[in-house]
Amino acid sequence: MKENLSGSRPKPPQSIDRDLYKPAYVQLADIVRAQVASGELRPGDQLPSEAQFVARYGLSPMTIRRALNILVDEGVLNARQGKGTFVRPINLAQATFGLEDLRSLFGDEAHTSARLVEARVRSADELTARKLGIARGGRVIFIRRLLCPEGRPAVYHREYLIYDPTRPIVESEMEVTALQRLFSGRGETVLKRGELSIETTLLTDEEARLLEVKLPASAFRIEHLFYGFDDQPLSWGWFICRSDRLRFRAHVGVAAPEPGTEHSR
Amino acid sequence: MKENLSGSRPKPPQSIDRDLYKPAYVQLADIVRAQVASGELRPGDQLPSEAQFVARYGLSPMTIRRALNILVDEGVLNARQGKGTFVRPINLAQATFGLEDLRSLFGDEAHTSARLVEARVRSADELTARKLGIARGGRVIFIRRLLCPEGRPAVYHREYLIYDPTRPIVESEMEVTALQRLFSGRGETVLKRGELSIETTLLTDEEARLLEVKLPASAFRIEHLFYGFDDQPLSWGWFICRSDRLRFRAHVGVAAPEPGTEHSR
DNA sequence: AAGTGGTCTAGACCACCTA
DNA sequence: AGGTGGTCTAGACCACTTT
Repeated sequence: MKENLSGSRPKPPQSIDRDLYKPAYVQLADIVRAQVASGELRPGDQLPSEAQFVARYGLSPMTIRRALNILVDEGVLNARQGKGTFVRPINLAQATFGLEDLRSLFGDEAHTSARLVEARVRSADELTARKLGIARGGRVIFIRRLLCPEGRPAVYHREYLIYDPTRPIVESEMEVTALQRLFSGRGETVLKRGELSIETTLLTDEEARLLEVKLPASAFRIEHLFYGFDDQPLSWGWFICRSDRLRFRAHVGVAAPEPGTEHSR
Repeated sequence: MKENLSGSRPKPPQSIDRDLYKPAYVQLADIVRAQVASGELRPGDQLPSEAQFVARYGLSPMTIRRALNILVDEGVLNARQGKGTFVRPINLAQATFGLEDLRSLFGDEAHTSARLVEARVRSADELTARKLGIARGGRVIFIRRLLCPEGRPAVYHREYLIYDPTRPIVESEMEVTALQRLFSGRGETVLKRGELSIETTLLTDEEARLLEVKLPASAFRIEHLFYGFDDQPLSWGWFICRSDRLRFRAHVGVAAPEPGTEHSR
């Protein structure tokens, strides 16, 4: 298997196509990335110097650097001033996991229904008060929702919002669309920043009933704490996610370049 | 509280210090990022055009663009050709979680001991064979380790390695240092790329015993599949991580700029 | 047409490393 | 001293959007 790559060709420099509307720096980054993916360049190998790249591809130094910088940002290369540019070994610590899966779970409003389990004003208990930076017993809006992509429950959301009559915007928070906006990035005007953390949890009786799971069962617990523009907490809560409907994925190293796949940037 | 910021000052342009050895583009990126963090610039706001930045800061267009590009990459800004550059609303989908915590759990060799629970050659069962792309019954090296930062068990690792007598390197895999190398990125020469996924799991009796946890208990299950330079699987396995020793964290939006903190890049 | 961001040039100068 | 990457310039030209 796999005899189409004769190991030691004299190196086909594979030049830049200036007509193609794909920026030269992207083309060059793709070329070098593919060389790493194919194994032509291996961890520890030193790349040609910028000057050599300039000569070989007929591009200006800035364009060369831009291409290589992309790969440095991606973690593929490692540039050290005065020494050279090298191929980085893979590193588990550089793996990053995103929330795309969670987004797709209820990002498309068409296939996801949501049930409001509860929404009322109550007074904050010890923990809630501490998280939101208010006095114990202060009034908060308590919301519980069940998110059901394709009709089957997958995520149970529990949230405490600062109750402030002068800020009527919070009412819109009760709608599920507020969550979808958070994921699609459209027009969030109240929240400046947020902190997220993922843990695992054993489902409680109620959670298992709502999520239609048999006990005992484990699940993700994604806690969130959102701050307003005054840097005061506005919202605290967590998502309980069935592990069989959600998974976090990441790659390390350069994945095989799929034919149809385009690189962004 | 918080009266030191009078809402509508005539804008202190806060210029670039050319003597400071901090690149101009970093300084400018920091300035704009701080404006977003402070709320001076809000989601949806349009930034000055590049030409205006050039005039205001006395930098060349390329330098301006470089600074703004950093913030675009960070997800802080949003540049659209022909329209302008805008402050992006926060977006949950852009949150990314890293493995730094896991790394620190056993990245520093000093405080982490490891116990080899088992290491032997056996024949692959159905699932293992499928994952590793070999025939069922093929020979694999089976390794089980217990990682104990500060003497207390936190992670249980179970791994299946292709057994290939022609490739004696795998023996070194049995040492715990092989794992630490994976995290520190030093000199991994066998593995080209890997795929990771995180799920939750209920601990089995044996896992609970090894990790010294009372049942029932939930935990993270981080599965890994590593490929060699021939793009064939080399190693498959998973980490079982006590949830109370490991947590995944992420931020969205621009976090408050801590005084001592330096931004990389 | 005028304004915006996007790409690219052909250098210059600097900081760092090795010899 | 000579090589390496890192920063920066002062423009040019292009593509897209709006008026």
